[in-house]
Amino acid sequence: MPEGHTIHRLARRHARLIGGQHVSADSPQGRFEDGARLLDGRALSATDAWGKHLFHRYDDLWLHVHLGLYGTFRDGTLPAPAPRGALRLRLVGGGHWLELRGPTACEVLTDDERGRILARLGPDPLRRRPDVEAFVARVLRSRAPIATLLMDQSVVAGVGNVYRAEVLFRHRLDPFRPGRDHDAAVLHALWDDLAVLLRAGVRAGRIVTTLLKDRERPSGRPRREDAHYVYRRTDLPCRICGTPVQDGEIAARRLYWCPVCQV
DNA sequence: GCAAAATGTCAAG
DNA sequence: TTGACCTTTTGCA
Repeated sequence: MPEGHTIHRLARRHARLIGGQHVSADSPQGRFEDGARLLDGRALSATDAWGKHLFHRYDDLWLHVHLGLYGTFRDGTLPAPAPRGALRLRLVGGGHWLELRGPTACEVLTDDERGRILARLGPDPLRRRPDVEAFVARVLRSRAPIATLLMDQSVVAGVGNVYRAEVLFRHRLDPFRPGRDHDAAVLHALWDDLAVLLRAGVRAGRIVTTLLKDRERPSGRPRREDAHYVYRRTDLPCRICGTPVQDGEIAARRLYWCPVCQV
């Protein structure tokens, strides 16, 4: 379930579980054998996340992981389970094991190579002092639909399909309106809300964007299907106006919105 | 048993 | 804009 919140959560978790420890690394699946050999025996000195990119620091090397659409990490306390399925990377240290399966990227990088990845990324609302003005300026310069811009990792890093749909709904914004047709104040509010939602996601370990009063069951933990306003709610009534939620395709990704609230 | 879907990205045309 | 790729889970035969 990898949008930015997942990656930042993993960075913190990995630091807690194996930070400062010498690790043993292997690649039962074989597709990361060389990389695992490079890391094996080194100590994890730091972890870091920028958008959907996760980094582990081992001496002068970086492990770079991008989960893509299907990648997952699991972890636990020793003993580690027997390898099953396509296990790209296993790390063991500090009494814990980590398993990585299905990532788009799993590679060992130098400082320079890592720098080149970061240079492609826009500000990340989850980082300490993100360049909000850079985000606003990029959007105001672009004719592309706001929905497209929010998924562009060079505009804002860490937002994926769920946060995109939900934040646009929360601000009642038409997904198809060009970036440059927005007020700067609206874009600042959008950014602030993304920061709030992503932080909540890091804390909870899942994405919940609905206000209590807008859930079917206003009290208690939200049920899975109450967590969103529009994402994957095609044809269900909009929580605000009751109009069926609409979906469509934009840049090969599904987009969900309320045609009445978002104008 | 197989197809489809899933919170993503890149490169080719 | 399309297809390829990474892997697991779910749903339907």
